[in-house]
Amino acid sequence: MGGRRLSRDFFARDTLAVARDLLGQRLVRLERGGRLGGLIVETEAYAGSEDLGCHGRSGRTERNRSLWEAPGTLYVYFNYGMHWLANLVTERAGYPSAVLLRGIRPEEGLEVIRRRRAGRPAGRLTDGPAKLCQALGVDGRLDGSDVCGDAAELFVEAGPPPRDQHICRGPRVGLNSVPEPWKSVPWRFRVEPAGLPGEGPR
DNA sequence: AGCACGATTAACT
DNA sequence: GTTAATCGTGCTC
Repeated sequence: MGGRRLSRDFFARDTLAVARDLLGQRLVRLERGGRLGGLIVETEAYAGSEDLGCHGRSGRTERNRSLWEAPGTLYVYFNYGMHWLANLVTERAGYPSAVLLRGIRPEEGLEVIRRRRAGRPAGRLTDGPAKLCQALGVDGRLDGSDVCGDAAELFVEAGPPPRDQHICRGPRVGLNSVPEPWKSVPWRFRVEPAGLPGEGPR
């Protein structure tokens, strides 16, 4: 089991291209040898210190240091006092850019995922950046880890690429106090349910 | 040492 | 559509 892992070269590209191309790829979390995960269906690009929506805007701090690491580094941070959010670092070391993982369609480890998201309906298991972290057991312990390394506990495998026709773009979410144009640039990417093989529309 | 804020979610009306 | 929950971080005093 397990397909081809995405290499560091995949992440060492323009952040918007990585955000777009991550759609349809398979996010995998290894836990005690077991696999949890699913196909990536929503992402957002955060591109460098000039992007005033990006955590890299005000320089390097203890919290965001992973954002400056090599492409393929995992940047996980805590938000709103209760949620973990996971990003994949892009471009090059020393340049603060990453793609926020905002949604997956669960495929593996459904029993664990359902348990961690107990009480939520089937379509609401991993349809948000904090929800997917909770479902996959991702928290600050994984911050700074390398998704391209042999020992990675979280990584990305090649999955079925969606057609352009099934991809929507729009403004990033939750940047209420960010100035224009950064607040409105269409750097959020999402696949329509019909755009991936399997279950079909939901 | 104190404080305002946030790349969210779930439960409301 | 609105709002409370909740707390680490980073900035100000």
